[in-house]
Order: sequence, then structure tokens, then C-alpha cells
Amino acid sequence: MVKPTLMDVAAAAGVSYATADRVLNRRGGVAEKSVLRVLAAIEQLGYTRDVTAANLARGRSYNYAFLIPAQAGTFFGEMRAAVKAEAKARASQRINIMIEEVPAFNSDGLAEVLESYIDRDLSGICLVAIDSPRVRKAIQALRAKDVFVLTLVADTQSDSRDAYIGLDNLAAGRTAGRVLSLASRDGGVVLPIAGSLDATDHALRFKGFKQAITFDVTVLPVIESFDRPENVADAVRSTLEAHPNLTGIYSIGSGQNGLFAALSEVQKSVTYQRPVVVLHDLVGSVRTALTIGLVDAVIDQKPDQQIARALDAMKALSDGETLPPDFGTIVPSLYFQDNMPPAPADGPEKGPSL
Amino acid sequence: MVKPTLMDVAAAAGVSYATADRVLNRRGGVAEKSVLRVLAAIEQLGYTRDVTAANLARGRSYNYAFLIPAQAGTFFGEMRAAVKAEAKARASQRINIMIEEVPAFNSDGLAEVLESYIDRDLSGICLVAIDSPRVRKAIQALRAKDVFVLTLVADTQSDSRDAYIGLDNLAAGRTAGRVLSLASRDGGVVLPIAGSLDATDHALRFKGFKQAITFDVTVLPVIESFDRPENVADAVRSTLEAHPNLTGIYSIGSGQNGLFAALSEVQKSVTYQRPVVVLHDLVGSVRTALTIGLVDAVIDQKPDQQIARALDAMKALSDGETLPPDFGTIVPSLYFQDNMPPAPADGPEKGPSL
DNA sequence: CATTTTTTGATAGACGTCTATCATTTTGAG
DNA sequence: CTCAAAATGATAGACGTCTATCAAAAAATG
Repeated sequence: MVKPTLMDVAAAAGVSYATADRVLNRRGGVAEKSVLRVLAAIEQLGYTRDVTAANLARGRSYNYAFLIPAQAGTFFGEMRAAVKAEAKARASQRINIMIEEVPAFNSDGLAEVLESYIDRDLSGICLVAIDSPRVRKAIQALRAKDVFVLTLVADTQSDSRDAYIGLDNLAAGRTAGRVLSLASRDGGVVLPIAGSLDATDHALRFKGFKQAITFDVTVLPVIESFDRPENVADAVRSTLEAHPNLTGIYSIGSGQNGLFAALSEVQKSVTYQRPVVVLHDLVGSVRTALTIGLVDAVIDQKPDQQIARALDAMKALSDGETLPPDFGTIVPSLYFQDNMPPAPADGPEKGPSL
Repeated sequence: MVKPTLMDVAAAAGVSYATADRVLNRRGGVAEKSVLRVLAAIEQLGYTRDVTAANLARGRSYNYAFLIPAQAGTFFGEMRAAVKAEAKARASQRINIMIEEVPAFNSDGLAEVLESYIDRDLSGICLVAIDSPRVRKAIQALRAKDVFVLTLVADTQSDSRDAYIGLDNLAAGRTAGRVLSLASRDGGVVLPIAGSLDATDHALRFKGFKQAITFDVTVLPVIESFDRPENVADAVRSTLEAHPNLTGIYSIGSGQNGLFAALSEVQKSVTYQRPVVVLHDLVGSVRTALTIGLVDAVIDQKPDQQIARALDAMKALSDGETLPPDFGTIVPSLYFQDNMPPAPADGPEKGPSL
């Protein structure tokens, strides 16, 4: 009942360990019939290689790097924390993870860091892509050196990386639309605020949003805030003035502080019911706003899950597996005050025990 | 830059490998000052034990068992599939997982299976608890043999098992209440249907539901269906007759087919807007109902995540770690048509390659 | 049949750790 | 200082696999 070893396989196949090993590791120079017998034995015994022992013998360890934009207090902050947590958790399994801060919104800065990684002994690298010729070239150079390249959150051209892990933005937008439609069942007016529709993620969210809006709900023209809090606040204020009957707001991008400011003004004057507010990413201030009921629903892209998924993907690729088609698709989560996950804490402590 | 080994630690501490080992594994018989030097070296080098090598040397493997109720086509079916998937994925890491079917709703049947596991060499066992003296006794017997016992989905007394992994039912109910409140903003009438309020999970969901309902929404008396489809169908039909203005239905338990039957009748007669329907567990027929728009929102308890969590918990316990307080709490997920996760498929194939 | 080529067997040393044993050194008590 | 007790060092064999090497056997070639 114990797990069979390659020795057992060899014995069952009636060959030597060496031959079984040659088959398993495709070293060649084995007669057809022996190959078959070994494979049959593997099949019959249900043998699976003990990967940990194999890695030990090979002296192999997995080195991965994560390039996370330096942008404090945002979604990327959570992401960094998640990477750190995973790094700690997997340290004892021969998985080494490096975290590097890269300047935000700066393709040359990103490219520079990428280029600096070309000669480190890496198995995989994970980055939030900013498309530019230089970045693309750096990625190609890495892949040419057998480094797996995954994009996270933001993608490049799909043929220039090995996988993309990121939110299904269309689904996210549709979810937002669904919530606001439900909340405006007898007709209503809703306001979408995006950062910029030139950003593909925002554009996709907006598209999904419109898809899910039911016919009797009016969607006001989308406002582009360029993620500046003042712009968001102004937009909300002036819209509320023009449409006192506003039933919903969908904040597609960032600049949430402006949103909160404008909303708390409304909350004080109780003359009308405040619109239902849906926004993105359950981070710091958003969490607070949801808790105190300043906003109603948050669509989250689960940074921790994305990191875990990315690592699983890189490990699988390193082990020569292929990823299922939509492995990287992150389904948006919808959180109310009521089903908010606990704020991320540090993982379980462990001493150097047993 | 390579990962330090215990040899390196010993060298840095100026002691022999044997002494370093004695400290690391708490074998005793080491002078205080040596202990300190070794610990300092561990700290300074950032040494972490290579657990895989340690397990290899110890000949240790983790044997876990999952007892899943035999109930085809339900939530537990998904759960079984998830266990199978995890079993495959972790087979190469010295983790062996056995799945056993146990009769549903049968405490003696469960106890019998538990008793039969007393002499197998297990590190942990995971079960959907049905409380009974015999079951409790069997659990105690297992724990006395250093088997970790986790309850899944349904709990026993909290002091008689090592951890409970399960849905936060109160949060689930609140989430449902929130959705129906949102959808009934200008007042409305909602109907809760439970299986039985004697079941703690249903009672908790109902409690949370009432908490989250806003003041201007009327909650009809809860109907207990005992999870029989006919009862559910009858309840829905008669309530719709009595309250043509019904705005929402919350189906707390099972018997969903009756719900679907009654709803599709309503859908045909388009005289009024059908109530918003919230129910539990994204399985088979529920998935279909959500896709075609027969129901609006599904609260899911993520069986796959529960299994993964349970395994992580058992592994952590086996490794002598302690679990953070609410490690087992599963936050309910809310799915609309728009953010439904893909149906569970089989994991990535891998040959006996490299 | 002799010779080359292909296939197989046997085995050693490594990977990082565990466990155990035995010898040696250091320490503390009397 | 003596002697026992405590602490330390050195080392070997194991875990399951990888890689490499050398010799032996089997098969194919002429």
C-alpha cells in the first residue's frame, strides 16, 4: 500500500533501475519492447514520480520574480503583501520569490528592470504589463532564455507572453450593471465614471456594464475622470444636482477618495435616497467606505488569488505541463458589507520547529 | 546566494552538524550557549529547513481521508470532484488522499465508517459532521490516535474537533437579504423558504437574512419545506397568488427543482414582473437556472476552495503549525449570470514527462 | 563467425535532511 | 585533581531520484 518507487517499477517491468530511469527521463537508447514494458508497469502500479525527491537530486529550485508597480495604498499594495505571504509560505518548498518595485505607469522604467533580469537565473517572471516596443523586446529576450513570462492585471499582445492572469473585466462590468439594474427595478438613472476609456480594462468594464443594464434604466454619458479625485467629486456633485433622482453610480476606475467626499456630503442631507454605488477593488479606504455604508457593493479582483494562480501557473509551466485555456481568468467577486472577507493578515507563524 | 543548508548554519555557528541538528529538532542535550549560537546563525543566514528533503528522509507522507456524503447531483458531488482534483494535484508531493462515500443523513452510517478508519495510518480525516454520541465517540477515538479531525460544511461541538471549515451562514443570509433589499428599494414583499429551521445552518442564514432586510421591506413568514420540491413549488405558487406584488424569494435550503418549476410557470405569464430570486449553491441545475435567467443570484460556498482550505489546514496541523482563528471561515460568494465561474473541469493533464 | 552497434545492468555519488551510534572533549561536583 | 556527567563531534546509512560511467550482454551487420 505504500507508494511505489521507480525501483518497484523496474522490478515489475523486469528491467533494471537504469533502464526504467532511461524511459522515465527519455534518455533514449532503449528497445521498443522495454519501453512498453516500463510504461505498462508505470500504468499498472500507478507510479508517480516523487517530484520533491527529483528536485532535490537535481538541485533544482524555482526562482520567480514579481515586478509590482510602486503605488502605495492601492490595489498593488495588497498585491505586494500577497506576494510576500506566498513567498514565505513556499520558501520551504524550494521556491524562491523575488519582489521588485517598478515605477508605476512608466514603460521605460519597467523595461529597464526587465532588462536587468536577463542574466539572473530565473524560471519565471511576472509583471504588470505596460505595452511598448522596448518592453516587448525585453520580454522576448527573457523568453529566449527560457524564462516564462506571465502578465498580471494588465496584458500585452497575447503571443508575446506565456500566460495572462487577470480579471475578466467584461464580467466585472456586467456584474456592476446587474447590481444597478436590480437596484433600479422601476426605472432609474445611473452614472458611469471611468478613469479613461482608452485604457482597455476600463473600456471593457464599461462595455460589460452597458450590456447588463436593463432597458428601463437610463445610462448617463460616461465621465472620464483620469482617476483624479477632484474630477470624480465634481462629476458626482454636478450630476446629483442635475439628476436628483439618480439611482446608481458605477465607478469604473480609481480616484475613489473624490467619490467618498461627494457621497458623504449627500449622506448628510437626507432629503433623498442616495444612489446605489458600485466600485472596484476592496482596498483600505474602500473597505472602510463599504463598512460604514457609504457605498453598497465592491467588485474585487482578488489580488491574493491572482498571485497564487500566477505561481501555480509558473510552477506548472516549469514542470512542463500545459495550462488549461482560461486558467488565468479571474472571476470578479462581488462584496457587500455583509460578505466582506477579513482584511488580509499575516500568515500563520511558525518557528523552526519539527 | 544559494539557499543555506543546515551545514552552513553549523559552520556559521561554529558547531558540528550534529549539534545544529540537535537544536533544530529539539533533541536536547545541548548547552545553552550553543543553542543560542545556532539560533543566531539560523536567524542571520535566514535558514529555512527544506521540508521536502526532511519528509523524504523521514519517509513521511501525509495520508488524509475525506468522507463525503453520497448524494448525487448536489453540492456534495462538486465536493467529491474537488477532492479528486486535489488528490491528483498533490500526489507528487507525498500527500495521499482517500475518498470514501458515506450514506447521507445517517449518523450511524457515518460513525461506522469513522470507526473503520481507526487503525489505518492516517494523519487527518475530514468529514461532514452529523452530531450523535456514537459519532462523537468515534471522533474522540481518532483524535486519541493523533489523527487530526476536521469538520466540513456541518460542524460538531467545537471542542471535539481540530477545526471546522465551512460557510459563514450568517454572512450568507445577510448577503441574500442585502440583494433582495436592494432589489426592493421602494418597499416590497419577500418570501423566505427554508428546509428546516431546526438545522443550524438554515436558522443562521435566516437570521442573517432578517438582519439585512431594510425597514421598508416586508418579510413574509418563513416557510419550511423540508427540502421537498413539491412543498417548495406549492409554497411559491400559493404565495404568488396571495401576493401578486411579491418582489423577492430567498430559498435557504434545497428542493430547488420545485422552485424552478413554479418559477417557469410565472415566467410564461408576463403580467407582472417576476420576483427576484436568490438561492444557494451553484450546482448543476442551479447553474442552468441562473444562465437562462430563471433566478437572479446564487450564493455559493465554493466547494473547491473548502477542500483546498481543508487540506491546507490538515497539512499545517501535521507540520505542527497553529491555524489562525478564522481560518476555516468561508466567505460566501455571490454570483449573477454575469460573473459565474466556469463549471469545474478536470485539471491539467500531465504525462510522466521530465 | 567475427565484429560492430545497440541495449542493458550495476553501481557510485550527489541532493538536504533525519536518526542513530560511538568516540571524544568539556564541564561540574566532590 | 578525579571521575562521572554532560556536551559535542564525526560519521554512516537511509529516503527517492538524477546523472554518469563502465562493463556485460544481446542484437544486427557483413
